[in-house]
Amino acid sequence: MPEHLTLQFIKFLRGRGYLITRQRRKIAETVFSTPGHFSVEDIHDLLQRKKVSASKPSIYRTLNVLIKSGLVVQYRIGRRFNRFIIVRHDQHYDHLICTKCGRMMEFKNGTIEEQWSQVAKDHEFVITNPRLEIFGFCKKCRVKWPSVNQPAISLGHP
Amino acid sequence: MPEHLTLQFIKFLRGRGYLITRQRRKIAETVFSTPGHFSVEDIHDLLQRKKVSASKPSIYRTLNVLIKSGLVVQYRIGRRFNRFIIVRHDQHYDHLICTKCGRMMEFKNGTIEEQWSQVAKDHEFVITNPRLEIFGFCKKCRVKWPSVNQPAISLGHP
DNA sequence: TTGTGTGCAAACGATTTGCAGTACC
DNA sequence: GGTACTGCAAATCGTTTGCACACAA
Repeated sequence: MPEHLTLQFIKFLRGRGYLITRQRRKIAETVFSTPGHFSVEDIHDLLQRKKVSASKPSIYRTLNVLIKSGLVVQYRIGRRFNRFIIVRHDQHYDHLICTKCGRMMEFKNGTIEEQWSQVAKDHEFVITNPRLEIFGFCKKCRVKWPSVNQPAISLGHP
Repeated sequence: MPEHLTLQFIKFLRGRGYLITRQRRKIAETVFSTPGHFSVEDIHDLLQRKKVSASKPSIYRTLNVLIKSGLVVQYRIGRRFNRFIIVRHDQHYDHLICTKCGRMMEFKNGTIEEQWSQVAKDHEFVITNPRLEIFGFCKKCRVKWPSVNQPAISLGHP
């Protein structure tokens, strides 16, 4: 399954005239074998643990290409909470994302999807990645943040 | 209306033991008389044009307090696209947000709201900022950016 | 008077870039 | 062989912080 996605990426590279380098292959393999979400730092650490060299700039550059390929999506939760996740083409899920601990929970809701498509159509708007993210505090983190009206984010986020 | 919000902010400051300084008042006045979304840079420029001194650190610090007060919400679209908007307490709207030009369009959809409340309830999740944001490309920008993949839809996005 | 807020300059940290060397095709 | 990619170091840029001074209460 991870190999499948790596191959899809290689195919994308080939199709767009990108070179298929050792680093790109290794970075993609690492990304696609990571469950859940990951950061640039995560990938860098995982590669080092595997004794594979790939510099941070290369990881950034490759992640950009991965995003262009549509296989990976980027999320920003607060200032220092930059995460990436793998897009699943077979069936996509929507997410509840905790802005405190970064936990993601999946769900699916057809009614919402129908509604948002209609709204976008009405406004001649192109939704780039049809995926719903609901930000807030998960079960574990809500205890510490009792005031529900507190906005999801603050300058100088925890 | 802007004065009304500034007063509400002053009241908040007083209630929480914050000092009511010239800068905080001026920054709040500027923020609340800005239609649509704005950046730290915008506020800084507007104040300079009015010959009012307020340093950037002060603007950042005051925006933090404004966010704490719940009168302003922060959005991040990409790395260098940090925007703030005023929360309207009377009636809230959802937004279509263009990730290219930053344009925001308002809409309202009761069905979606009912659905997401239910989803959150099912997962014991606290939505911090009940507001739906759909990211994508607006009418003007869709031509130039036909296939870029970005996180698209969020509820209470940071 | 007392302590919080301000402004400056410097620090910070994630991300980006210039450039010389490397490696893919 | 030629061009795109890598890695290093340095630059970037928005944001934060330390500190001396100013000012609201």
